[in-house]
Amino acid sequence: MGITERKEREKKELRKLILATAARLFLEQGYEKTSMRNIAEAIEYSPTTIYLYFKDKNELFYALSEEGFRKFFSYVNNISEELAPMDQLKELGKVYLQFASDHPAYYELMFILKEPMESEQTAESWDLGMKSHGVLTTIVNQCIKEGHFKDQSPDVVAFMIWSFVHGAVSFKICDRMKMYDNLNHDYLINDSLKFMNHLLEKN
Amino acid sequence: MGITERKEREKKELRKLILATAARLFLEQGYEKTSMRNIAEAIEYSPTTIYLYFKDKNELFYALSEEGFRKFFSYVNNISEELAPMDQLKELGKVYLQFASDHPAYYELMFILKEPMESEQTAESWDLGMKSHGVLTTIVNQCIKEGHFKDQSPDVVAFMIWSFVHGAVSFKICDRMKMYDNLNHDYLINDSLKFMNHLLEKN
DNA sequence: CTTTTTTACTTTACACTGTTAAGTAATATA
DNA sequence: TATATTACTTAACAGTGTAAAGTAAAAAAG
Repeated sequence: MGITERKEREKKELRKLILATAARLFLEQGYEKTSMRNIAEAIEYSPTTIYLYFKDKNELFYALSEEGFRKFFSYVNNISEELAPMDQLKELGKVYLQFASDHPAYYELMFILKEPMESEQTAESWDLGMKSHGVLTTIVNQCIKEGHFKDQSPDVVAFMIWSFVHGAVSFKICDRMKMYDNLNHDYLINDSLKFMNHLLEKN
Repeated sequence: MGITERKEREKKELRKLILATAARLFLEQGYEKTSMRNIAEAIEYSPTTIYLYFKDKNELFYALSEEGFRKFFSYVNNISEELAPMDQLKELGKVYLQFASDHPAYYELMFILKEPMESEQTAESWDLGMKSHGVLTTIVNQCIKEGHFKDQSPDVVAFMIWSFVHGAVSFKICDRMKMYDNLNHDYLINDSLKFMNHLLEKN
């Protein structure tokens, strides 16, 4: 039965088209300012068609967030385990900034936007988020085993590092770096990561 | 002319009432989910009356953000200059977390929400923001003069510290700390600040 | 005092939003 | 050929921010 298969393929493609278009519009104008009608117009379908593929606007958000977490995990998860723990940690910081720089819209959906978060995340997002964070805590634990971060709880160390990179990235994404008008923002972020690495290395 | 004075007083009071009610509702339900009609209903005036006092919803946002920056500066600006620079820095971190904990809604308006930021901030907000940040850079510079943070640019050091506290606070406000389910979130934040202080002290 | 103007507010209205329910045309099944 | 399903659209509802027009009371002007 090739016809039903083709139809299913077409349905999947429309779903993907909706998702891709939503992602693009969310990136360009933000979540709140993108309306279902905007998305519908862009894909040349009626607004309510989207509701045949996604329960509501929130579910679009969650689907995209999940896609983001998948991408994120693929960034975080291919750090070579052959590196020394501290080098892995450095690499993780670099990769985190890289992800945020490559996919600011996804980053915003995943870690900043608060609006549609009233209901809980999808199971898969949660799982991927936990696994990504697991990579950080594993590396931190290895660093501790090697004598770093003496007398510190791994959770505290991990949270501190994560807070820093998240804060730096958030400032940029939320457009709150105008204070550093004359400075190149990307250099500032990279140099602050270097400084952080420098602090961590000596401990 | 006592009557015109009373009227002016009453106008100012209504303005304040609008602002206070908006602040309360933004805190309770968030900026986007609070409608002008909600605010109007709460103060028992017609929705359009608000527009006689504020140009639009954005201006309400900016007025509140400005109020936030005033509060914020009062937190940041009464750090004793008699303390050693590194102790001032510690105090600043503490005070930053305290502000975010005392006024999460203001914090969100000031540093996280992106939505109504298309037009520029008010001059006063900007000025207070710069002055607050000036406090940080001044302290960092003093630390450097005392031999800390060798070979580091004060901007980079300041940005790194600010990124960290902002990141920690953002996670909490944006409700992204579910990963640390079993841990007390406030302790985690405080301990991570202690760890940061520990790292900075040794440098 | 009476008439005009100003003040402070309300009512109405418009174009938008997310979303549900009902309708429709093409296709697949009986 | 008749019925049922699929995939979509149209119409509609209650909500949004906000501009324009209307109104009743107070103030100013004559």
